[in-house]
Order: sequence, then C-alpha cells, then structure tokens
Amino acid sequence: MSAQTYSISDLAKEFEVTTRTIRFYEEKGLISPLRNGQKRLYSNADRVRIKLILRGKRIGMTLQESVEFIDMYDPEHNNDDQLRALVDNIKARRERLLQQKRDIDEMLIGLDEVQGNCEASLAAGRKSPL
Amino acid sequence: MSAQTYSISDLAKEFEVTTRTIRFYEEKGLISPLRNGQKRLYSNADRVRIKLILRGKRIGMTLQESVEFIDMYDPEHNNDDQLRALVDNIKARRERLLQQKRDIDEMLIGLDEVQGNCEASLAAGRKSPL
DNA sequence: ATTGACGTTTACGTAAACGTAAACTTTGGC
DNA sequence: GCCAAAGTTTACGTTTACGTAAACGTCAAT
Repeated sequence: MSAQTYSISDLAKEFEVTTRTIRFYEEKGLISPLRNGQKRLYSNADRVRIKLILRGKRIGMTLQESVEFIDMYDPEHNNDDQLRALVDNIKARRERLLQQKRDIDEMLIGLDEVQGNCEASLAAGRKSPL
Repeated sequence: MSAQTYSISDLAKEFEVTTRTIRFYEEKGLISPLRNGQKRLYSNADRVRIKLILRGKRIGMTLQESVEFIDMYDPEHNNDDQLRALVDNIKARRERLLQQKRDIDEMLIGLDEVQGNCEASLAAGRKSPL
C-alpha cells in the first residue's frame, strides 16, 4: 500500500475534465497538490477532493459550496458554538438536498408521462400504414 | 374561473426573485407575457413556466436546459423520427436525474455521519463540566 | 400638484467556471 | 542528441445569469 500518486493528466482522464480545470481548482485554493520539482503530484486525498467537487457540481453546487461541504468532514471545529453552528449548517443543507430530490422526482414523473405519450403515438402510427 | 393574470411583482414575490430576473427570462425568450399597454401581464401558463424554470435551476440545470425540458411537454413533434429522438432525449435526461439522486443520497449519508459526530462531541463535552 | 409605488427601456458591470492561445521547460524514447 | 509528449506559467476571452444604475412613464392618493 505505497502512497498512490497521480499526474494531472491521470486525473483529467479519470474525471473527464481538462488539465486546465484541475489547475483552476488549485488556483482557487480547492486543492493543494505536492510538487515534484515543477510538476504537480496528486495524492489520493487530492483525487477524492476533486471527485467530491465534481459530485457537487452535478447537482448544481458552486465550487465554493462543494468545498464548504467537503470541509465539514474534517474536524476544524473546536468549541461547542462551532459545533452547533455546523449542525445548523448541516440541517439547512439537508433541507436543500431533500428539496432537490423532490424536484427530481417530479421531473422523473413528467418524463414518464411524456415518454408514455410518445410511445403510444409511435404504436398508433405504426398501425395505420399496415 | 376567470383567467387569472399576474403583474411582474406578483410573480417576483411569489417566487422570491427580482423583477429583473423575470424580465431577463423574457429577454432570453423563455416566456412571452401579454401586454396591457406597456405593462406585462402574466397568464397562469407563464407563471407555471417560471415555476418550472426555477425548479430546473435548483438542481443545476441551465435556463436553456430547463426550457428544453419544459418544451418536451407540448407536442411539437410531428413525425416518428422526432418522436424517437424525443424518447432518446428523455432516456438520457432520466439517466442524469437518477445520477443526481445517487449523488444526493451519498451526500445525505455524509451529512448524517458528520452530524452524528458533532452531536456525540457536544454530548461528551457537556458531561465533563458537570 | 406632488409624491410614492409600480412599471418601463437601455446599458454597462460582475461573478463563476473554465476555454484558448502563447511561449517556455522537462523528460522518456529512439 | 533530438523530438514529441506532457508539463509549466501568464494572460486575455467567453458564457451564463443576472445586478445595478440611470432616466423615464403612469396612476392613485394626499
């Protein structure tokens, strides 16, 4: 279990983004890869951060929001006030996520309806020319 | 059942957006309200369109994507080729939505973990000072 | 008659998230 | 020793989705 490392193009390929994107994330302070001389060397932790950032992106989070989300995991919270604030934060985020799930479910229902109509039309259309 | 209409500020309040936002949507061709002289007059159909656009936004769709989504509903599809293309489109969108749901579920699990840790820390902290 | 609330157009500004291009270095392979 | 592939920095450009401000019209109420 030697410490896996990755080049920038390794990760770019894996996540189907450009190297520009990954450098941009570093520029914004979202990741901080080590250097092998001039070249960036990504740890698995870096890799996971990118993965989580992209996951956040898929549901419409901004990069900043994704990072805030990720940073909830590491214990940067010392006192009780911070802990309570974090819990409140978590509750608010959960509400948003649940709303998003409701939105998605509504859309899925809509898609089912439309697809049903389409297939009915196609079936009906095939009948008459015969 | 008189045809309900709305002023721009009615809808701005209802959806908690600015009037600028609503005018912007019109500028982009997303809605086409009637006019009472100079003033915009929104039908319930306009209102629903805005509602659906904002729903799309919440899960990270662009305005354009939301409109394409909405326009799947009205039957602009004449021939079978278009119908089949639409069905393919629907399938692709469904895949995206399902992926988003998976992403959200993962995040919810993460939130549960972090919240659990927080509450455990808070409970432990409260014990010793007593 | 004026004030305020609401409406309008026009237009420049802005933040986010990269794309794109230039110009240069480093490095493994033949 | 040289070339192509992959890396680097710097910097300007682009799209999306509005914000913000100016400058003006309309109408009901005081």
